[in-house]
Amino acid sequence: MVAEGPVHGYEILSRLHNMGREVNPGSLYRSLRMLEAQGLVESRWSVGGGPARRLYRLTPEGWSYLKSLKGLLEGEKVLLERVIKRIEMLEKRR
Amino acid sequence: MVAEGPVHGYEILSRLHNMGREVNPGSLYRSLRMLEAQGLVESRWSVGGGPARRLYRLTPEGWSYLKSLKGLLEGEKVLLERVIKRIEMLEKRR
DNA sequence: AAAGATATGTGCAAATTGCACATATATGGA
DNA sequence: TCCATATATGTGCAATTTGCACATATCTTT
Repeated sequence: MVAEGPVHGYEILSRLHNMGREVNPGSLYRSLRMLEAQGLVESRWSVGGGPARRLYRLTPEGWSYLKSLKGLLEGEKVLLERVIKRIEMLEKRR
Repeated sequence: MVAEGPVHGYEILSRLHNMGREVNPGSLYRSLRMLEAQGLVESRWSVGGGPARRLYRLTPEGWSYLKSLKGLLEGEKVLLERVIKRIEMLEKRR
């Protein structure tokens, strides 16, 4: 979501909520600050029209991390598929 | 692995090692005992020919849990695919 | 007899997570 | 005007989870 454009924590939270995924606010805000400390995202304050929001966007390092993350997720996907097939085999054989 | 037939912790550990996945022994042994406390697996001692091994197998409750787990993993797989596609879109658009 | 592989487990510190609360701004209604 | 509510970010602390180091025991090989 941060890669898609400037977003703030609360918006990420509500989007996740709309997707049926409940995330602990404290954990999310801390995660964003940790990503910032690692230099993967950067933030700026956006004031006016409600409480100030901290808008995040990806840094160049964040983009290269995202690329490596994609490879990692593809590996996980292959693993998941293997596990699912293994369960199917087991249920048939049982 | 427990569903595939009677196995003991150390064997699971070495199989995972051969698959390139390092798992902390203490964590694995504790996980197995926890699954047993939940009634999903059961164990018996196998003595003779080396140190005694605790052989695990699935209980009927374990089999129904495995079935529900399969559904859960399929959901995770769909989610993973969506995330991967989203990253691809972002990298093209960038 | 000693070393190493096999096998299971525990204690404790470190890391992570969840829950509850604190703070602040703007908006809408009584 | 005042109060409740939605928006928005964050912290402190307890509870949970994890990793690391060690303890224990058996059998095999040198």
